[in-house]
Amino acid sequence: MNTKYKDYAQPAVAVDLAIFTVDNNILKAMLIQRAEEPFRRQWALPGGFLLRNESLDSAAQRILNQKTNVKDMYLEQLYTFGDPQRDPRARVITVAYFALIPWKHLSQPESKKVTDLTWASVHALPKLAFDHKEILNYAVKRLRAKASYSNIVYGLMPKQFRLSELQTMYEIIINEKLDKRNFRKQMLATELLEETGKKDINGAHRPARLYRFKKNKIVFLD
Amino acid sequence: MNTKYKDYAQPAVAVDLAIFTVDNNILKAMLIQRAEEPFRRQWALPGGFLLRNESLDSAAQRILNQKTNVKDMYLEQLYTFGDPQRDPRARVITVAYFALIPWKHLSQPESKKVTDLTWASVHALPKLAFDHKEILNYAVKRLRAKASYSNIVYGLMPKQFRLSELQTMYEIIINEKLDKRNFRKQMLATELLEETGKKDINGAHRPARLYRFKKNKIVFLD
DNA sequence: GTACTTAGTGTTCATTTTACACTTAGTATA
DNA sequence: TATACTAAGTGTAAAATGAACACTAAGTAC
Repeated sequence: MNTKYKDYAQPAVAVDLAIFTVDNNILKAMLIQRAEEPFRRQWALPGGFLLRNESLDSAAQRILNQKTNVKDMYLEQLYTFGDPQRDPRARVITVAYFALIPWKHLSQPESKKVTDLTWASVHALPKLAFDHKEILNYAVKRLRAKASYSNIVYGLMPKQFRLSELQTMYEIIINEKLDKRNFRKQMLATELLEETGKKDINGAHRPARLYRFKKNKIVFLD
Repeated sequence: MNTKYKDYAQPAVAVDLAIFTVDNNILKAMLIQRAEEPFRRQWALPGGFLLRNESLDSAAQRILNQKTNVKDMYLEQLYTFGDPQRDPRARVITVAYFALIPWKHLSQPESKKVTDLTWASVHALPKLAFDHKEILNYAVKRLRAKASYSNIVYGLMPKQFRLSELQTMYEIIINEKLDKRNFRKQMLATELLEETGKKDINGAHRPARLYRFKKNKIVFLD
């Protein structure tokens, strides 16, 4: 190592999260209003700096726990953004993660108290701080892609659900209408679901069987 | 930012590369023998530290240029590894990339001079420094996956090639035999190839048409 | 009890994928 | 120069998959 040390970047390392949920049939991402400069009062992805003796995954999990009270959500590393100019203060590289949370699992009262946290439709995002719009768009792309070759949407579903709710979830993510009969055939053929035995008696119509995922784990379909 | 600054990690940021080629029908990765501690004289992935004012992509490209004389090779970010214990010296997080190089494009004379560089079969790897075996295995996995839903193998092919050579390349990457007629039908149906008009007259048999990729760019198949 | 709503179910047709074997065009050599 | 050898190049039928499509079932509301 005979390169001059001064040539090495001494970046801070941040972890930023694209946390998704589906509320009211709209795919939304969690945004935090910044309290400090730079980008004071602008919306940004939840994030923070990596701590000593903390792995990247742990940092992502820690930030997630700070903002939600949900356990066992889907979380995966997305991409690392390291443009030298991405933070006006100093050199910061950020390891982006994306997470999925079922809307029902979020404690609504808590998120109502805070005004610096919002869930914004990914189709109508405000101006975002840093390169966070790029990160978020990349996360949406990844989510869409994975929805089409895995069961990743389990991360957005409540513990039990009607098949029609699952279909709607898929339609929201991949952004196209699906055929009811084909969808049911295909989903049941994956063997990833099981009936809970319970029925959802809600509304003036035939009750629906409730299903759950056998395993809360991503599975790739062939 | 009222967290104590001492709590923040001040990691060095490295960029490590899994550089693949196929030589003698074997998928190989470039390894460098370390000259210094830690892991002195052990094999490791080529890599280096991120410089000031250098993006992650640029750093990867720079390291690639140091080790090869090839331009325009396929390069993509793979994953970021940040276990606090992954480097015994200090906290180092590494952004891993993977690259593809056609064997023919490598300048053989140069790589013969150096003894601290080798191309090792990914099926018979020596002990590797740090967590580089994990990184390399992850890269192989990614390459396999992408080969099945994109034209990524273009990055391993010479400028022009016989269809049978392309088929062999696919077989090496995805590690299974393919049907000649079906393979040809499917490849030509993608419209990603074009005939060069030339023929490969080599060997005691019918000459083969030579093809090339219309674009040196990854394309995802449906 | 009639209207309304969503749940739940099969079949046909089109498309895609798979399996499979012989002819072609050159070189080597007897 | 005829024969053997090698890899190149080609089509079809069967099977599996995917896409399109409409009615009955089981509850609630009025």
